[in-house]
Amino acid sequence: MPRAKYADIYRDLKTRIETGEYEFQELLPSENHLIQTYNCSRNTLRRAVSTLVTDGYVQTMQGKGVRNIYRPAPQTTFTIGGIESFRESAIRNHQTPKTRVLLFAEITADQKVSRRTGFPAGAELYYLQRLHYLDGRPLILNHNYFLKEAVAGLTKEIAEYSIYAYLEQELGMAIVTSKRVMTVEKMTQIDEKYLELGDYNCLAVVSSQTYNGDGIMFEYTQSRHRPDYFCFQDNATRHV
Amino acid sequence: MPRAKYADIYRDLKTRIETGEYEFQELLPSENHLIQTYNCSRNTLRRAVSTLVTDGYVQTMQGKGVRNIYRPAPQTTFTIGGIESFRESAIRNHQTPKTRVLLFAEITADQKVSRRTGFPAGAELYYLQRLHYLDGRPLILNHNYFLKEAVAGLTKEIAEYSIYAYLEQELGMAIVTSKRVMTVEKMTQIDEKYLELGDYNCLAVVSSQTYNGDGIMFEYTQSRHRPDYFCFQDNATRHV
DNA sequence: GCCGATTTGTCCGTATGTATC
DNA sequence: CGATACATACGGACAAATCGG
Repeated sequence: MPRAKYADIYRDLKTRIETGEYEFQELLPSENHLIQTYNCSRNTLRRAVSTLVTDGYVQTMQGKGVRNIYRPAPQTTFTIGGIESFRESAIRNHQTPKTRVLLFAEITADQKVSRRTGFPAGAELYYLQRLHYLDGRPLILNHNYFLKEAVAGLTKEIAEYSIYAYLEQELGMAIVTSKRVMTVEKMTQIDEKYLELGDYNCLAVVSSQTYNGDGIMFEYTQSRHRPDYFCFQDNATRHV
Repeated sequence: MPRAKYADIYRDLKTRIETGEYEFQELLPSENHLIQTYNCSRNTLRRAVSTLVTDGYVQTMQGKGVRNIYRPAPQTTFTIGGIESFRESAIRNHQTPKTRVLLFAEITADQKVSRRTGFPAGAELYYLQRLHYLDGRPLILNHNYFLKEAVAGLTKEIAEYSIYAYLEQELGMAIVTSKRVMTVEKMTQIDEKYLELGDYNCLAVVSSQTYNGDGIMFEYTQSRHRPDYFCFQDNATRHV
């Protein structure tokens, strides 16, 4: 399946912006101009541009034009808005990932687990504890809960490499939406044991519920991040 | 100016979902059905639905339908993805906001300020320190930098109520995009003095650059949150 | 396994409104 | 006022995925 046209245009404009073809605050060519460059319809171009808007690359102004508001990230950011596996984040930042599986268990969700994860009570789950290293430093302690029927065949070996790669490439699963909540929590004994927290006594916690292409929630994960390496990017637009 | 049609449809569907008209995991009526109910074109309806997708309310599935994946938030969340003033957040959660202005100064950005905030060196700025209370508890310590030429007439009195309300309602400014970075930082002396941190030794920090309708960055703010009341929601979609 | 009906995804062309200059 | 630019809305065509007979 060839990639969609609007996605091609989006990618092309995005790389042009990232490589500095347009100055910060400069106006992009007008819609009509871009329609001719890409030989596409107005709707198709507008879809590409509107994706750039939600990604925080440009800002449209009625009657004026489209302004470039992209600035390169000042520091290497570990996580950005978007669903990205640990491996993918690491590679994007040119760092070496490693994952150690501390626990690989099969459990049945009781009331307590159900309340915490959002899985129905009685659901058959894999429960994993994984420690993620970046360039040799332990940075993230993950508590993963996977719906067993949705991720059949998961093994400890897969969990040591990349679960997402397995789900997408082997099982052909489409991963679509993830609802996340960020909080700051006091460290626990297990945090203290595995993460090198120094004199921090708390850490950044990202709890996420992830849905597959069938709209089924198949994963609940609590990621406990060492605070000095935690950086989470986000882009918000105001719609009243 | 009457509200756009797609926005009306979006709101109607959203409240129907929120009020439980559709079960969690239930399919919504098909596009064709909804087109007839709302008496609109296919594009208009699809725009409304796609907004629901990015907001994490529903999930579309080609060939199958549109699935409701909305669940009411388990706890009162202080901040969600989207630009919201402190007052607005408080009112949404049925809590009483109060703001105390600790500092109101006019400064010129030097190199150091420029690097931190993203304003050009030499820019004329307002610099404010504000303490936000919720139901009497001090929760957030804000360091605000506003571009003076964009927020003319700002006073301490306005800053004690709501700066955003002033900008939007008095100055007619449109607030559009905000780029945010979330980190966890060690507490400083001023944090310790004003926020009741208990035995936490660090806090959640949200740094944001906000752009107005002209695509001009007019605000840089660093919000330092007391960790036990900090909760940040986010919704992510995977697009390869 | 095939076929047709249903449902969402992509793309196009056009008309009209609104804001800016 | 007219020209330019983005915003909204409509309708139609075809593709791709799913499901039931």
